[in-house]
Amino acid sequence: MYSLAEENYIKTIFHLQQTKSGAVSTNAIADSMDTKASSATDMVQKLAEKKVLSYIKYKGAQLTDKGKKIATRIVRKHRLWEVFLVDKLGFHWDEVHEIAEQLEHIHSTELIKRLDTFLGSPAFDPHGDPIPDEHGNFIKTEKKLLSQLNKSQSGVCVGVKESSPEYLQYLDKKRISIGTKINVLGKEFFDGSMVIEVGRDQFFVSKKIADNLYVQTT
Amino acid sequence: MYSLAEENYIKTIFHLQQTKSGAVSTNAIADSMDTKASSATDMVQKLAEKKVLSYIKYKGAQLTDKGKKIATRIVRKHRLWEVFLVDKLGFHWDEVHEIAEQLEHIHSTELIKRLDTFLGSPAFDPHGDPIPDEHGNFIKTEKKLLSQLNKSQSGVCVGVKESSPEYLQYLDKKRISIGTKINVLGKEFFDGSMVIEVGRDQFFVSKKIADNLYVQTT
DNA sequence: GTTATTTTTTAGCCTAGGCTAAAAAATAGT
DNA sequence: ACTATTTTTTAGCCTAGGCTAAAAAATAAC
Repeated sequence: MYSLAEENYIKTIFHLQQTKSGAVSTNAIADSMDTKASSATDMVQKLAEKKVLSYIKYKGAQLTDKGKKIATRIVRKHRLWEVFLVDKLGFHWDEVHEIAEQLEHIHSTELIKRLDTFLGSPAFDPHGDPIPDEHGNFIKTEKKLLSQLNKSQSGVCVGVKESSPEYLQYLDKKRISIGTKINVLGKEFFDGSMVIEVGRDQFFVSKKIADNLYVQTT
Repeated sequence: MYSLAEENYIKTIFHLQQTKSGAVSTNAIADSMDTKASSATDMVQKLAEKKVLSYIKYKGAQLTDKGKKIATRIVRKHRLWEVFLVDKLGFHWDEVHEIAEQLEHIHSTELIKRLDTFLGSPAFDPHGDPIPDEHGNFIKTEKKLLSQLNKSQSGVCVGVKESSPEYLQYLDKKRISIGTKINVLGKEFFDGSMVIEVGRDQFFVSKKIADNLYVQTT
C-alpha cells in the first residue's frame, strides 16, 4: 500500500513522462506539484528503494513497470470518478478535477470494479481522456491539436490538454464540448490564430485556445 | 479544515458520547481507535485549543456544539456513501463500512449535496442508522434492543448495534435484515437467550445476538 | 579548458501523529 | 485515613514529509 504522498508523486511522474520522453527531473516534479526540489529528491529516492522507479542522481527518475501499473490504476480511478461526478451527479466538467483528486486515493479494487460496471465501463472521461482498463491498457487515439489543422480541414472535439476552469468555461461559452464538430475556415500563419465554425457560429480563436483542444480528424 | 486524524478523533468521541453520557475518557477514545492513551491525550488537548471540544485534565473530553457539527457532517457523509455503495453499486451491507470510512473524509459540500439528491435523500443507512440532514438533525427513533423484548412481544428490525462482518453474516444466514419482523416466542431469564420466529423459521438466539439487534416495537 | 551559472543533492531543522516509560492524579481496598 | 492500584498525563523519542541553506555536480559562457 502506498501513502497519499507517494501516490501523488507516482501519478505526477507518470504524467510528466507522457509528455516529455526520457527521465523526469526532480525540479520538474517539484514544479508540477507545488513543492520544493529537495522534497522531490527525498521522495524519489524513497520510491527508488521501493522499485517503483529507477533513479540516477542528477539525471532524473523513470517509473518502472511496477510504478506504471500503480500510476495507471490511480489514473483509472480518477477518470472513472470524474465520469461518475458528471454523468450521475450532474457536475459540470470544469468542477470535477479537484474532487476526483481526492477520490482517486480510495483503496478498494472491488469498489472500482463495481463503479466501472455501474458507469457502463466508459472508455473516456468527461475531458475526453481515455480511461485505462483493469489491466492498464489505454485506448490509443490519434488525436491532433486544433492548432495542427489547416484551412478548410475539420475535426471533432475529443478532449482538452489544459483543463483549467477558465479554459473549460471559455469552451462552454462557445458551446464546444466533447463531440462538437469544428471547421477551420481560416488560419493566420503569422500568429497561428484561426477562424473556426462551430454549429452556426463563426468566430476567431487565438493559438493559445487552439493549442489546448484535441480533435479527431476523419 | 481538519486533518484525517482530527476528523477520526472527532467522530470517535461523538460516537462514544452517544452511548455513555458525560465526558469521555482518553482511554476510551484510545481503545476504540486502536491507539494509545497518550496519543489520545495529545490530540484531545489539540482539539480543545481549536474549541472543538472541552477538556478537563483527568476528567475527559466533551464535544462542543462546533465539534458536534463537524461530527454529524462526517456521519452524514459516511452513511450517505454507505447507501450509495449498497443501493447503487450492489455491495452487501457487511462490506461497506471500511470503504465508507475512507469516503467520509472527502471534502466537498457540493458533492455531498448532490450525492444526497442522487440517492433520493435517504433517512437511514443500510444498517438502519439515521442519516443526519444538512443541518445535523437526526430523525429520532425509539428503537429497543431485541434483548429488551419479552415473551410474545414482537418488533421490526431497524438496525444493528455492532456491525462486524461476522455478525452481519450471521443475520444474513438467518434471513434477518432491515424491515424483518421478529416474534419472541420464549425468553430464558437465566442467560437472556431467546427463541424467536423469523418468517417461517423458529430458532434460538443467545443474549449476545439479541443485544446487538435494534427493533422498533409497534 | 577554465570560470560562471544553473540544477540537483545533502544536511539540518520543523510539524503532525504516533509510541514507550515514568510521573502524577484519581480511585479502591483495607 | 492511608496504601495499593488503576487511570491519565507528561517527557522524550521516532517516522513521514515537508522546508531552507549550503554543497556538489552539471551545464553554459567565454
